[in-house]
Formats: sequence, C-alpha cells, structure tokens
Amino acid sequence: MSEKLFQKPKGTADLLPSIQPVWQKITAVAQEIFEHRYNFGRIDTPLFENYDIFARTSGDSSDVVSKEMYDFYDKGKRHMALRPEGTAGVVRAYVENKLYGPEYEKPVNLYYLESMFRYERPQAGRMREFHQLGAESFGSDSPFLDAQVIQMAIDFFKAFKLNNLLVKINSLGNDASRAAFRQALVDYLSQYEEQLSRDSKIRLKTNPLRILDSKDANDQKLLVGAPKILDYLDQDSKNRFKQVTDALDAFGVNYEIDEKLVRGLDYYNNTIFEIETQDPKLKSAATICGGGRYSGMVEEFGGPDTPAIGFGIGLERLITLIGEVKERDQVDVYIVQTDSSVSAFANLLAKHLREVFHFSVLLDYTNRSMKSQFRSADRTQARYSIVIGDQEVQSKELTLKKMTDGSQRKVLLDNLRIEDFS
RNA sequence: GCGGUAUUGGUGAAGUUGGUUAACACACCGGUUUGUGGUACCGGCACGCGUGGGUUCGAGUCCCACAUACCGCCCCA
Repeated sequence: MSEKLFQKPKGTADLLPSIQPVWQKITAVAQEIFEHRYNFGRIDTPLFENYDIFARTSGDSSDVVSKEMYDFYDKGKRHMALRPEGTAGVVRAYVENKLYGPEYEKPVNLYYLESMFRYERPQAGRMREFHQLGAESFGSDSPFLDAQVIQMAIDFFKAFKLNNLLVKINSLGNDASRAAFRQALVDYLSQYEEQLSRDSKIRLKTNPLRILDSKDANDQKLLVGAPKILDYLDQDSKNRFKQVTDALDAFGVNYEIDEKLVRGLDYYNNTIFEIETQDPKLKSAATICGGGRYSGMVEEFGGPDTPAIGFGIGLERLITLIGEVKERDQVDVYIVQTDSSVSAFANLLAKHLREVFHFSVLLDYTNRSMKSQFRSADRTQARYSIVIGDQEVQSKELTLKKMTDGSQRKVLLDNLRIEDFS
C-alpha cells in the first residue's frame, strides 16, 4: 500500500455493485409510474448553475442558501453553485427552452433523478451529496392536479411496499392570504419576542412562518394561541384547498391536515405536503418526500405567469427503508482451467460462448487451483462448468457438467448447441 | 455551525491497572485429493492498531490536534 490513504469527501458515498440493483429498481419504477402512468417526461439539468438561480428562488433567508450551498467562482469569475435542490434548475430549463410555447401540451410534466449537494453535517439519511427523484408540473392550476401529483408520489412508494407512510398536507393560501397570515403571526408573536428561542427571534424578522415548525418546546407553547393559517385563507384559497382534500378523499388517500406544516424553501404557496415514515431507521430524517405548489417562479426567470406544482423524494432515505438487494445475474458457464497453459483455448471458448449463445461466462485469471475454481463456480451459482485441459485442447471435445446434479456430458465443440445447456 | 460517541487484517471483533508473539471466528489461498465443486481435517493469512504529534524505559491501550463515521441540535429529502 502507498503511504497516503485517500478518503472520499465527507458526506459522499461510493455506490458499489452490490447496491446498484436497488438504484436500477428505483429508476425502473420511476419510469413505470411517472413516465408511463402519469405521463411525466424525464429531464436532466446541469449539476451546477448560476448561484442566483438558487439564491433567488429558495429565498435568501433559507438555510439552504445562507449556509448549505456549495458555491464557487469559476475561471471566468462567474458565481456558480452545485444544485442544492431540483426545482430551480428545472424551472430555468422550462423557460430557457420555451416549453411554455403553445406547441407543448399543458400541463408540461417533467421528472428528474439527480444528485443534489448541501454543505451539512452528515447523519443517517442526510448526505452532502444525495439523490432526489422529483417531479414538476407546469401550466395548470387545477386542484385535481395537486391530488394527482400527491397520488403519484404515493403510487411510487407503494411499488416498494412501504407501510407506515403518513401524508401531511397544508395550505399556505395565495400570496394575499399568505401575506395576511404572516402579518397576523408577526403581530401575535411580537408580544412574546423576548421569550422566543434565539433562532425564532431571527426568524421573526426573516421568515416568521418557519417558527411554526420550530422544535423548541417553549416556542411551541407560545404558539398555542397563535393565529391559524387556515383561518386566514381567503375564499378562493379556502375553496381550492377544500377541492384538493375532497379529491384526496375520493382517491382514498390517507392524509392528515397539519396547520403547522411549512417548508424550508420560500417559494411555495397554496398546497404543500410532506410524506413521512414512522420507520425507526430514519428517526430525525422521517420526511422522505416534500413538495407543493409554487407560482411566480417561471415569471421570475422570464417566462409567462405559470402555475406549477412539484415534489422531491430523498432516495437515500428511501433506500434505507427498502434495503433489499437482489443477487447478481446468474452465471451460465464457468470454465475451469487445469493450468495456465490452456488459458488461450479457455479464453477463446469464453468469447465463443458469449458471442454465439449470449451466455454469462466466467473463468479464472489468477491461476488458482481447480478446487478454488469450482468453489467460484458454486458461489456464482453457475449452471454449467466446463473443464479445459490438454485433452480438450487436443480433442476439441468438451465435458459439460451440470452443477445442480453433477451429471456430465461430452459434446464436440463444433456440435455445441444452446440446448446442451438447458 | 454546536454537542456527544467511535475508528484494530477483506469482514465481525478480543485486547486485562500502558509491558513487549495483536485472541477467536468468518472469508480468502494452499494441501489431504499432482484433471473436477459445495462437507471434513491440516496449514497460511495485520512488520500493524484512522492520520500526525506528544508523554513514557516501554502505548492499540494515556494526552493533544486533524480526518472520517454514527447519534443529538440546527436544518432538510
């Protein structure tokens, strides 16, 4: 070994072959549910964007922007940032590629499966590089779309047979409602300003809604008599929220209205939701899906005023819940070599079996004993083994050994047919 | 950004009040069986205890710094 041992950057992970089947399944399920059943098209956006794209949309006061962003200046002195979340980049792409044009069917449905970056202290279910599966739908204000999008997320989780999921939902109302509530909340909490936790004192100025989901026990006590957001929704917002919950009821979705639910990013309005798991494996990282409606963002990026809704699913968290790892593909033939002098022949045979029969073929490259080679054949659950030695090289006659029962048959190489391996 | 715990071979780990061959098991490799497997038996397998300093006659065992992992806070997916 060399002297210096490198370690992967803090909060990152190597996705080794043993975990890949899980990721492949996630990709496949996303394709089936999102793409096929709900007609969302896949989009991949750049890993990094202009810093302002994230800073402006997420809100300067959000922690994601103020302390968790991986930002840097490139050689052209441009202020860039690794994407901390998926929505902003997708909105930018929606506008830049003019997907709002009349030739695109509305709503425009997009989904992504990408890694995100947040400079945080790692913990179970929280990495610095992590993966999100997200969906965004542009161009419809229909409350039924809200319900369908939530149902889509549920369908996705159902494909993994996840139990104990709780859907929490709330409405922030439209801009006017949200502003009215915000004012009422500030008025109320200002009387107790001195008693608020340190963080909440700051939030009172920057983002008072966030105080609602403060974990501080005393904050929560002060909030008991606080104004309720649902009381401040105007008639439109109220009706809208009712239509969403009615649709969810009709779908049979098990949900809970949580008036204290607010989200970490500032761009949401009207419907917001989270899906939580009760699984003890995730404790403080119980939220595996979060999303909601937002408007104004498309406009902010220079597109037409467009309503939108989306959500993100944390895949690392999902994986700790499903945890099932499938075995690798079965090996069809293991070629055992008596010694290295027959390797040329054995390798040619391997090439032939792969090419002609499309077999999965394995053979040794480390000059191990025959016993070891047979052990490998067992371990990889090879269906057949073929021993290659001087005799076989001379006679071109192969002995096919069926590993399950040990029976052997001799077949001339030139007469080999796929049926011989059934 | 704050607090706590941990870090010994490919893996799980044992390592006594600091004492000089780093236990045991799994896996792996070889042999018993010089061309035939999954069992059994025998043998091999850490010049090293996260990294760097320090204390000491002597440190995996004590002290400091750093790195990483995990837990909690903050926050979030």
